[in-house]
Amino acid sequence: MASGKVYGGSNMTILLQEERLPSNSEVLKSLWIPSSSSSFQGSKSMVSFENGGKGDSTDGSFFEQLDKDENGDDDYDGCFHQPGKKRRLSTTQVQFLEKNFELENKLEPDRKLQLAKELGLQPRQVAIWFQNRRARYKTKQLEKEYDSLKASFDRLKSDYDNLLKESETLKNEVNSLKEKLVIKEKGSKENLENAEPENPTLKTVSETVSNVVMGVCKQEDASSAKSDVFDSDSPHYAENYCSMLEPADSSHVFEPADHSDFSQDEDDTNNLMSQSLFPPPLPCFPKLEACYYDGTPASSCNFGFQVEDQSFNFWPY
DNA sequence: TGCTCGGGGGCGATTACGTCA
DNA sequence: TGTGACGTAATCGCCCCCGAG
Repeated sequence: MASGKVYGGSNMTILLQEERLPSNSEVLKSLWIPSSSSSFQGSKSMVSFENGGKGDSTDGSFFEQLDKDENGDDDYDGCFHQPGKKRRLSTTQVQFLEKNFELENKLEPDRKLQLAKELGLQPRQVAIWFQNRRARYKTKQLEKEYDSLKASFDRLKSDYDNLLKESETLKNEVNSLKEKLVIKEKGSKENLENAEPENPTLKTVSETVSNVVMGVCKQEDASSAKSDVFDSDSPHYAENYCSMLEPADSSHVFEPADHSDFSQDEDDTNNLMSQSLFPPPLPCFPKLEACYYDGTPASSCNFGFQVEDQSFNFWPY
């Protein structure tokens, strides 16, 4: 029990006080027993020792005379007139303890005894001072750590906010570019619908377009598909897709007049193929798209084409 | 060799007192 | 002169370590 450790100090306190006290009145005062306690424990007895120690210079501690000088005779006497009052350590004592604490914040038993002797204090008082000092040091360290962490947090939050703003700006930029691209591709698509492929390259492209259209057709209204998309004379169209449509509806598509229109637009169509159906690679855009528009899976528009054919898939949504 | 017990010390929480504005 | 805030000495309870038996 911790208080048991104090009993020894208290008993010794009484003995030491009895040794030094020259008068009956001082003996009575130093033997004061705290009324609030039923036993010799606590700071009251310790204080009595401390007061006695300061007045006694028999052990030759050089702090004793200093303490007496610092506190003054009035204070010194007052301590005996007010037994049980807790006394603060003198500035000199605290400075000495601080220096020792800087050297080593843990107290070896021998060192404790030596410090106690030099300061005219009880070893337990020295131990308690070191204990409290360690607690204060820890608190200070925690405060420093807290301040440091808070500063770090503030810096990171500031960086995060800046990145958020930058991200928003880039998002808007991507949206703007995307809208432009959609408009451009829409125009290209309309041109493609009016074009009639006559060379093998165009026919191949036309087949590809038909395949794309087929995929789209599965999801769209059949009538809109007939009127808007299924105007190609591709053999694959005739063989594979005519059965899906009503025969009468496709007859008007192959009128001679329309054919002439195709020939007229041939150059435009070739141009369209080179510009729109096979656009130059966009190294950044798909990446950004994957980052910011993940609502649509990257493969959602993949109709099973070769990689180069997937350039059609920029505007399916 | 493992176990128990008691002493000693550290630590966190708390109390009590001194000091100061 | 009273009072609240703050610093600090000291206490209490708990835990861990270590040596003796």
